[in-house]
Amino acid sequence: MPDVAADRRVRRTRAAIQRALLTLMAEKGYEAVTATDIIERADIGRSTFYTHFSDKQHVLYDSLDDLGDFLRDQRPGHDGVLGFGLALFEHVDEQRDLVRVLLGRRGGHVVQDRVAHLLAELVREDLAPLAAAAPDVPLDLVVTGVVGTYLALLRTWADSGTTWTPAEMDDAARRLLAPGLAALLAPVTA
Amino acid sequence: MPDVAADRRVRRTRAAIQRALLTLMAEKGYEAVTATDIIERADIGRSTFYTHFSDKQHVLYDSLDDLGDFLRDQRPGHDGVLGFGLALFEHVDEQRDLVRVLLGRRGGHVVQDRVAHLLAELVREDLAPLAAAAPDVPLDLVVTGVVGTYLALLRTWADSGTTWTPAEMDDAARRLLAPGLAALLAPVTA
DNA sequence: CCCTTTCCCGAACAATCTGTTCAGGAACGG
DNA sequence: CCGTTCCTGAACAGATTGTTCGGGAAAGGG
Repeated sequence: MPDVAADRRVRRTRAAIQRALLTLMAEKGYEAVTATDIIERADIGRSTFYTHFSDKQHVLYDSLDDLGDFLRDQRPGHDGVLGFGLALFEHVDEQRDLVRVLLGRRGGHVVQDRVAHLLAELVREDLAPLAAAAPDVPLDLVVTGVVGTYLALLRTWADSGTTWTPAEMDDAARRLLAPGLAALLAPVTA
Repeated sequence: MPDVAADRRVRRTRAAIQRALLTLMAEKGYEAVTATDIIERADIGRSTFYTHFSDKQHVLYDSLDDLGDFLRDQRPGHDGVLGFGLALFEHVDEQRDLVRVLLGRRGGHVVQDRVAHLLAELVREDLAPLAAAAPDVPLDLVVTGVVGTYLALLRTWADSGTTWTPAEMDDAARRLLAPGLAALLAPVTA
């Protein structure tokens, strides 16, 4: 397990591997990509690959962690509930080539799970302030449902041609979820 | 490609194969099951397997089609929007051992996609009558979002211990989605 | 009950992929 | 400049996939 930070060769190698995987995923989808593919595309020795990553999956994990950090930094505080939505769709729209490959049907379930976790944290933070006086339905279930909605919308968006704008996607999500959330999380206030 | 209907041997073989896959999925999850595993578990010849199914995936497809037919038959007309929900959760609860394996995290994305299609049809039929006067947001997006919610709830339900009852699950889904749907699909009526 | 059709068997095989090992050469950083 | 660390690449054992083929066995119609 080479030292990541210090050596330039290490950085170079790891970057090449991750770049190779993402490129190949865009061409064949996650499942179809093989470790040998990555090795050839990255143009490195076979043993080199396995000293850095135990698995094809772990290459993906590292990439997703990077993506998660990026998403987390860019998050702005929008208005009201589900304020993160528009920013999310806009970001996905910008990072089209990458994120769409990850989220689309060709991305593989590993990605889905990872992204679902990421989103769940965002949603939970978003809903927590309002959830104080709402023991009616478990917050966990609400978060799960909301994340499911967003993820489903993101996936179809990623897979289909870009007919809809980020704003339209966010609008659809809001209109579908906001009323129910309002009723659930502030039953007395209204 | 053997004749399915006529010959008893064919029925026997196919049944054994499908049973083997589902059993193995319950033990290892879909991804981890190999064609060789199925062959050994079903106790059939290797060539026999490949004359019936080209793939591990296609074994699953057939099983899911059967499940889909079953679900479709059992569907009752409940009250109002999302009336299928309770029946869905109840069915999943009954067929626990099978459906939970299919829908859970160990099920594999192939299952998810297939089930998503199944649910999409149900939801679309459910929403169609109300969608006449609602050009505001594309029905496709609404259906996608709703299916995403239900699927997400089903998945966490399947993966976690059975703390919640089918009624509670359905209640959560309804409360989250129904208000938004009402506003979306009948903007004038209300 | 018989006989033709149809299916099953299972070993053998080529092809692909995985993950590991190791000795020698190359690049790195201090 | 020099010791440390990394990369190489071939070679390998093991697993998996999907195909082929010559019997042998079961099925079901007549």
